[in-house]
Amino acid sequence: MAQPSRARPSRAAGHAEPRDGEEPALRLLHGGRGPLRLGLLENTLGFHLRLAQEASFAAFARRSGDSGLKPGHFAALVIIHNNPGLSQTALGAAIGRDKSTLTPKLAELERRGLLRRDRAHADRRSYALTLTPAGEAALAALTAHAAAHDAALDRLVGGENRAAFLDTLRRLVAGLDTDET
Amino acid sequence: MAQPSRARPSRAAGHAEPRDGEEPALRLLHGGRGPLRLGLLENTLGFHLRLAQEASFAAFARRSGDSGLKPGHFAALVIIHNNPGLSQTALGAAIGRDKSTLTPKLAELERRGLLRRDRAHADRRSYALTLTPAGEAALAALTAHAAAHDAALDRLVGGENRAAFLDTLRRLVAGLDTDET
DNA sequence: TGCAAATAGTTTGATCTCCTACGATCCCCC
DNA sequence: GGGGGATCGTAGGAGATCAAACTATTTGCA
Repeated sequence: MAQPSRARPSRAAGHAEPRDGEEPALRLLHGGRGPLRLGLLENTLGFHLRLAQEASFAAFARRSGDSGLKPGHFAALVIIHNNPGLSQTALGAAIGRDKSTLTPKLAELERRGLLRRDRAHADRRSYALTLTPAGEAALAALTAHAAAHDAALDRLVGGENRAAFLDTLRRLVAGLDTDET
Repeated sequence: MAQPSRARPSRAAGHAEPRDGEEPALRLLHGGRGPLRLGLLENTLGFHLRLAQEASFAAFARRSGDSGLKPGHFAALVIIHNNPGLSQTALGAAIGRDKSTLTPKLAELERRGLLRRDRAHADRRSYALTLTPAGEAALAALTAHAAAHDAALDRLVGGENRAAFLDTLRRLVAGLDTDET
């Protein structure tokens, strides 16, 4: 997947003289150098949600990168482990990826011997996905990275806020998924 | 910037009653909307953070889609508006996108007459970015969509939790940026 | 002053993702 | 039984993103 290599918001442009006054000082961005003015984005949930997710993703990628498996693979392995025999379409729905996106990924995991794709007896159009022992082992390795990663997130979120934060994320997913206003 | 039309976030948000050991019922995980067991992911911050961000992105894209400009364009316009004269590299750092990603996007915005790229007098390698009147107008239109979008997010988050939620996101961005552990 | 290193922006290549189209298969209902 | 329509997995096209390589320019240091 995407790779880290940070380049976080921060840094200034050589010039950037604010012009017509808007928000007060509203700069931000930690660490030194000249901060940019984020304007409206400064207080926008969506923008910060995106930055946080990308930072989390990059951090996990750094952590699990050496295992040769990426964040997306981890989610797939977990779901297959917990729902042996499921179809590719069901897996895609669970992890939020189109079935056509999974085709090459699953083919590669199969090639590497981490999972099996058996034609489902009940429905010969679909495959029944299951992890091989090697797949279970890979999952275990990734699980250790995932645990460390989430522990890092927990530290940043703060133990007492964790439940509320997670609940808020769930509400966003549930609320934005269907409706639209 | 952001991604393209990445429309469907796809449900997910399982629930899967904990239920003890195993014996996964795995009945009709396939065709049926039967919820899958998310296992470890069920309680993982990173996974839900990703789902929430994708849902938010998709919702904003739906909202502003008709304007012909995408979420990423909005962020770029806001930053340029608030920091006229900044360089492409500085813009990329602010919105979390590589400079090479911005090249075609900015070229298109320029072609559409929304911004100007003037060679910087002080450093002729870089461009000084500024919005044209048309760019300001486009920004105003997108701002309305953004406001509605964030209002929707606010409703889901809950007014009393908003500040804490935003603060948590900021801590994640700041903490994961440099942190390695 | 002069040249090496650093930096801005572009180009190219590799991923990842979605959507649409398509063949194979299943399912409902006449 | 037999079809029409829905669904599964795959293939191909389009867009977004990053990293590395490359050019032009600036800066640092001897």
